[in-house]
Amino acid sequence: MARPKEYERSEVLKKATQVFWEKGFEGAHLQLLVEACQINRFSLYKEFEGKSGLFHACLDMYIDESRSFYQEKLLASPLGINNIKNYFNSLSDSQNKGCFYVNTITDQNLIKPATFKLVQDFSIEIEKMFYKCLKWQSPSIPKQKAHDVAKFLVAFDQGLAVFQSGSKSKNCLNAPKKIISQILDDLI
Amino acid sequence: MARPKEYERSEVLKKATQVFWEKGFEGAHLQLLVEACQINRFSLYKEFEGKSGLFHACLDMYIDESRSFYQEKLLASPLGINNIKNYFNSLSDSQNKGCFYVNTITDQNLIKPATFKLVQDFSIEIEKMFYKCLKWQSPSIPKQKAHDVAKFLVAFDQGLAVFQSGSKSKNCLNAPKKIISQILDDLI
DNA sequence: GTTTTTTCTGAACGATAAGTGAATAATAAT
DNA sequence: ATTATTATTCACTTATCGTTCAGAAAAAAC
Repeated sequence: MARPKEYERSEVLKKATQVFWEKGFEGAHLQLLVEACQINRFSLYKEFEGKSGLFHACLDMYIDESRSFYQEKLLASPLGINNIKNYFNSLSDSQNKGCFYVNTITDQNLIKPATFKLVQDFSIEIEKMFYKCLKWQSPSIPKQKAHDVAKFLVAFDQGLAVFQSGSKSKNCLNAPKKIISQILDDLI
Repeated sequence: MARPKEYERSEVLKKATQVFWEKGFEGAHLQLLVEACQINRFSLYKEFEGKSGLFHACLDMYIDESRSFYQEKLLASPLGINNIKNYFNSLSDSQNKGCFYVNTITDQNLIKPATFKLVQDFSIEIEKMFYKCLKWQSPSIPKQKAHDVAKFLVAFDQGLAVFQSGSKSKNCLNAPKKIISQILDDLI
């Protein structure tokens, strides 16, 4: 009964995410977004309720996809430290662009609190996955110790994203990946 | 012979840095900067040649101060791993605001290449300080290994800044600090 | 083909962005 | 006190920001 949409929501989100990822929240001007998404301003507003809403939707989708990746690596059977090693080894540094969810942490003062909460909660999810692997590997490990190591790994994981993004060289992740692998062997 | 300035350059830089630190390059609107610095727009332009110039000057000063801190901790005599432990232990998480130079990495697409180069070069400086400590501690360590560990530590260091900034809790650095200390004991 | 419903188009909105210029004010040298 | 020099004031420009609206266009229902 009505005119069909000429855009696909998930496609728009994908393309908008690239812009936000590259430019940050403030740097992603509406003009850029409209051009990149091949959607007109008005439709963008109807669909996402403005720039903040679009950003929130992009981050939400990105985190969903990212969560799947973390789960695939870290929650694979059997659990254990090997999963953690596999996760870090699977990180690619072909493009030095970092990670959208990590970048968003530095944008926290520019976005809606509810949007920032997405990344805070996601960080905690990742921490719990690390914890599971550690606790499975050595059930006798004190809980406190496992929590501390899990937090350490989250910090390191976020560091990799920034380090990659700031590095001049391709393959910049090789060195830290090698070291964390060795550390994990010795840690427990 | 001329009217004296009513502002002090270093004071303006200090205050502007706070705004850039909090809001990022695009988020730090000129109006905010003018108000925070208690300097008028025109003088700001004469002194710093616009927003980009001001940002560059802020980052330059921040890195200078930051370098002093790193040097004080990491290049203290005698060198060695204890210096690295001391450095990480000296990090405070009283305010969850991260690190200006690390934040700037995620702003790389918004700023002048020459400005971004400041942070890239600084990262390498820090890496070299870590390397010195490692090589001093165990001269027999293969160079490649020491370089890899140094890169690992830089990534972790940058990760701490982001992790702190994204964390909900005060004292969020305690856990990763404890673990890195233990790791450094076992590493070499 | 007419009606109904929704999307798309293009221009416009007010607000504010970064950057500038002409007049004024304040100091030091003479 | 006069002059030369530089800083400050503040309104202004030009451009662009995010946002919105009225009208044209496109499909489905009848």
